[in-house]
Amino acid sequence: MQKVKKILGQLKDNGQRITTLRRVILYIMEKFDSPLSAGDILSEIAKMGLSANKTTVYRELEFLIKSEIAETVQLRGREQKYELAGEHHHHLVCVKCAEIQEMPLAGDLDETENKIYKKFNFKVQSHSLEFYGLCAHCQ
Amino acid sequence: MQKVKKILGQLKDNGQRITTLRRVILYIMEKFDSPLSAGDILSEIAKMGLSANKTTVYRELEFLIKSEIAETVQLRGREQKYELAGEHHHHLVCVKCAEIQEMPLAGDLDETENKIYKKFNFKVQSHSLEFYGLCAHCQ
DNA sequence: TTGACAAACGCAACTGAGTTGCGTATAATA
DNA sequence: TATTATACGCAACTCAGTTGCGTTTGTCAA
Repeated sequence: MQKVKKILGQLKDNGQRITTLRRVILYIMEKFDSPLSAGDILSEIAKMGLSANKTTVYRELEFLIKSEIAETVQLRGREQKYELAGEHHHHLVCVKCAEIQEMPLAGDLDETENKIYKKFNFKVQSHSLEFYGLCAHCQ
Repeated sequence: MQKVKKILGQLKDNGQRITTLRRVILYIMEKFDSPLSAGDILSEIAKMGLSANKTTVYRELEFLIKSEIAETVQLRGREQKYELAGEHHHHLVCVKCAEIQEMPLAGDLDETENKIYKKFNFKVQSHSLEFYGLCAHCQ
């Protein structure tokens, strides 16, 4: 809850509203600490005995991204996933049980991005790196 | 057309049918040499004065993937993209004009994958690495 | 060359994630 | 506690991709 508290403080300072749903979604995102889809969030809300409309959840996620509190994660499959913003990291996605682990770093991509600029004259702004395979349990 | 010819030979050897649409889709994929969506392929077919049903295109793409002739590419956005299988590479995606360039390598990810196995006991099978930014024209 | 048959195809209807418009409810402030 | 911008719910929609089913066609053997 440390992260959520800080975020709520920030929101208050910026004159943004703290609604029940906003609080709950942030709580869920911190609790799981893993990329969640809008559907995942909706079912977590339901599990908590609360209710919310999917439109509202999508709009809340949009708000959190615009406020740079959350980020989108593009994994295989049709669903967009979302996680709280923080240290840049990558994901280890188990192809069997679908569990997702975070991984802090993957070699020196900054250097690679420099090379890309020199060689292709392409100015990298961001990248997406995900690893797919078998987690410890599923091997 | 060299690649397509080879693929058609392989298909014939495996006792697979060579239909008009199969030929045309392979031709389009080789011509563009860049990840295309099912929609892209459908409009290219239309531009050629031919017609095809989207179901058939999706089923053909499924067939090509199962036969390891094509591969899916997961980029930002809702559409799945497809390209002919070949040397492993990554993509440089321009966020302004949406142009996609191929890039052969990005440092030594094999080494990173070894590290991941040692540190996380996660057995990497594949990865996805895409760079987003501004291409030479759009800077 | 033709007939048989599995593979490929088209159509229509569906699914499911995400979006839009609009009227209502509510958190923050005065 | 009255005001008002922001958040919310509902219903209807969009759009990529899928399913079921009946028809067509490429291939091969006769």
